[in-house]
Amino acid sequence: MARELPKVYDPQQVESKIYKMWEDGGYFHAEKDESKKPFTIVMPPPNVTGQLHMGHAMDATLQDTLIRFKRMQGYNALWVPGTDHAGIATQIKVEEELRTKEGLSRHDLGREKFLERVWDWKHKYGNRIVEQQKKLGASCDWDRARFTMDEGCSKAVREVFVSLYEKGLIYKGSRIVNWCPHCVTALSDAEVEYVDKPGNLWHLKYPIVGEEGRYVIVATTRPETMLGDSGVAVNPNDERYQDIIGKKCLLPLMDREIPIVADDYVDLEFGTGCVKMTPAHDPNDFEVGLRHNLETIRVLDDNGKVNELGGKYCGMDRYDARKAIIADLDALGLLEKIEEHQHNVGTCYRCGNDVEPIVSAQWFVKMEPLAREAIRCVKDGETKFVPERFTKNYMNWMENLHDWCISRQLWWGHQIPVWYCAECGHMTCTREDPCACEKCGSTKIERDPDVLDTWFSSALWPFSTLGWPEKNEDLDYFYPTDVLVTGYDIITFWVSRMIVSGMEHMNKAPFHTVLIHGLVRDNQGRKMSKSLGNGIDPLEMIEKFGCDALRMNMVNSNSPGNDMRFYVERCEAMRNFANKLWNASRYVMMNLAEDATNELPAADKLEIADKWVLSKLNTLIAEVTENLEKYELGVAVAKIYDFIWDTYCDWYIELTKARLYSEDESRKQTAIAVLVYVLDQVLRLLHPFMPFITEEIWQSLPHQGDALIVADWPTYSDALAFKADEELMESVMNAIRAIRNRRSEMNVPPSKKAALFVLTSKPQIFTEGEGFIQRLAYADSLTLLDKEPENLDGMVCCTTADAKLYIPMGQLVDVAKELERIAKELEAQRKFLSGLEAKLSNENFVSRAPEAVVNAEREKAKKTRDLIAQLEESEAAMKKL
RNA sequence: GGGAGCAUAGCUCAGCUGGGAGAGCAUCUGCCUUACAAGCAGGAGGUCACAGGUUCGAGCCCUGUUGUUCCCACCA
Repeated sequence: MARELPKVYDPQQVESKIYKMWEDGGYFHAEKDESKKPFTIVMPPPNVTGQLHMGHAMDATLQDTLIRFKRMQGYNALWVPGTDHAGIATQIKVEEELRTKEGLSRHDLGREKFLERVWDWKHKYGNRIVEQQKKLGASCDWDRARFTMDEGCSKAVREVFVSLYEKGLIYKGSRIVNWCPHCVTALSDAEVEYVDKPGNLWHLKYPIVGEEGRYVIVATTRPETMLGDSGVAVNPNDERYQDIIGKKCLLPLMDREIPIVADDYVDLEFGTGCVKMTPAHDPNDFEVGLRHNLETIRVLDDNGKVNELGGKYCGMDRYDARKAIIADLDALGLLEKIEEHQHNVGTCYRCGNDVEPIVSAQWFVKMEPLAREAIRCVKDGETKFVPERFTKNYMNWMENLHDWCISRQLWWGHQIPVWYCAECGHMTCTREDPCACEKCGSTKIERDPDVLDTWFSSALWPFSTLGWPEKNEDLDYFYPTDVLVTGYDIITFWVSRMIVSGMEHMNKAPFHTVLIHGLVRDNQGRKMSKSLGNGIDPLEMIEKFGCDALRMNMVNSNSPGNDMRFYVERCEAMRNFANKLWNASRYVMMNLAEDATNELPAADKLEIADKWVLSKLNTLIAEVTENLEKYELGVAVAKIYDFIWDTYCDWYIELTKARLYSEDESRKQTAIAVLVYVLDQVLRLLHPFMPFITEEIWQSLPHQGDALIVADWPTYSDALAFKADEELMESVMNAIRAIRNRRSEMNVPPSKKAALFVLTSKPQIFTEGEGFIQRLAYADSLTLLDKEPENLDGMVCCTTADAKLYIPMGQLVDVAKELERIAKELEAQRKFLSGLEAKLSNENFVSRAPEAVVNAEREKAKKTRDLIAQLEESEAAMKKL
């Protein structure tokens, strides 16, 4: 009995139903099972209060595709999801809401109350991104969902901090850090983005003490820092300044005498060769200052305003101070000149404001000893990047690491587990909160108010999510994980630090493969961003075209590591593909018997078209599997797409129609059985990419097992490789194409049928294929000839390498035109043949090229010679008319 | 200043270990052929940036050039 499906595929109706079916079936959940090999992916945790964007869609699609593939292959596939507390990002959002709705700052509330608000916010919005990921079809084990600030993860953070502190790898120190005056916190090097901005180079004159009328001229891009100058440096080899080394100059506006020192750091060539030294506000100056005992005078406060050490400029914002200082210097005649100067300005990656280098007491992780193993494990190939070129990126970063500034002057995050003793000054750093100073026993201890960099906890993600530091079976079984999928933009932030932590705390790299993808850009190649308003909402695309279409768009025509532009039209094309598949399935189901199975019929029942499609499918299975193993998802899916649309729909389905509409029940059943079998197999191949539609169709087909999501991945079978039949079928197809081509050129509509006469060296394929040849070549009869027809008048002749096909077209035939066409074709074929022959008569080619290649060329040459012979015969016959 | 990517049809991009250049969209010509007009059949459109080299053979490997994008780097 025929089963009916709607004519157009409606993803809305299918997706939520199917997703629920999977969740209820528990297919996403993985438990330790020694009988299976684990395959684990940990999801890069999105910001807990974030909104789904195209980057997530890309990320999730790739991961889900891999997980589904492996699950079907029989692995115990585990995809661990979770969310990140995203320190600055989240705190800023809550502060903003607090300010706009209640006119309060976080300080008005106080730490405890404010944190309650953030938790409220987290509970309110934390689930949003999870729900959105479900819409992408993500087959995560939601039972294992983690949050970087949940109890377990916090415990991991504490353990890591304390153990690194005990090893001396975490220390507190006063150093120049990147400071964001807007976010009012220190940042790590990785959190600073350098932007090329036009600026000025101000040349300032500092009078030399005791040398009336003589000045040193220093150049600076940040004149306001001069308030904190404590010296001027020149190169020791600079002949111009030998006589003033050791002398002092008078710092204008501040009336402070500062020494002139000699230091190699100064470049003879640049500017005037004199550099003002501001140890509190420049990392280089800080170093020079240490060498020459220069005073460190910090003149900017945490908000970027001049502090009380800045004299009359106290209280002014850094940029206002800059203007005022320039004006004042100018008035004093101490402004030599202003040059325009392009330079790299560090900006905060969160808020975009200029970062201020400021000396400050912060916590650091000593990276050099930790980096060693992380470098080695990538160098030795224990962890591989795909594509490989990102290895260089990683190495470059790892080999030039500065210590990692991990303290943030925020409230939202893991508070640093260090207590200061008011009595003896000792720092207590322990796994359990202490009641007293571990050194002097005083109870007057106070906890460090700062929190840790968000990435400190993300760095532990691959094992903290599996229960570490507790010992447990899951950790042993699922760690190390297998593949990490992420964008190239966070290799430094995240990937490198996970590898470092994995090596340090687990003694094993957290994953063997890092699959890197690019950014999703808009259709003009620009980054999608809120400020540009050019972002495209993945949810909107899902609503419009279906999740499967969006996923296909992400994977198709894209190669690892490269950016892609997002085209709505492409989503539409993928939606069309879904509909194509849907309708092909409809066709199959309409012809399905009630008791149909998805078993292959007996081999002796298979006809040429069946063997052809099965053989093609067999090849497809082998190739797609290999591509997926090599993470070539785009290549894999393109092959499946072509197979479904071209091989299966445009050819195979059409080939079966003659049989399906015939009375021969046995041939009919064979065709249907093959149709079902191939569809079933190809649905499996496509499922990781388009999970919803494939599951929906599969459920309506005869099947074993409960769901496609856990069905077996197809495997290549020698028994289904029909090389010879494939070739025969190609012969027929060539004949059909030739006829279609000729008819089209002559503008004959399909409805106008004509007789077909065939003269061929392979008559068996035309008898075997008679049914479908007539159908596909618009013939109303097919007659095999044993010799050239007597009368060629009004005949069109289509020529292939092994057949000549005659179609009586009467008036439509123009002999002169036919001759011209044949001549043209002959010329092209002869040219092609002479190229082949030249190659084959080249001794070097024959002896050096692989045998298979030479044979293939010989075969081609033979076919071409055959074709030329056929064409010449036709030409001669035509000329007689 | 280092490092990397990209340059292929009008547009956006694939092209796996070198063996007669591909897709989607757009375009042109026919078709409502009982799965699908979100479709079918057919066509047009390419010195694979440029110059060398290796090879029997190069879009693919090597060198250089040009254009372009990105990452890293404390030149005031």
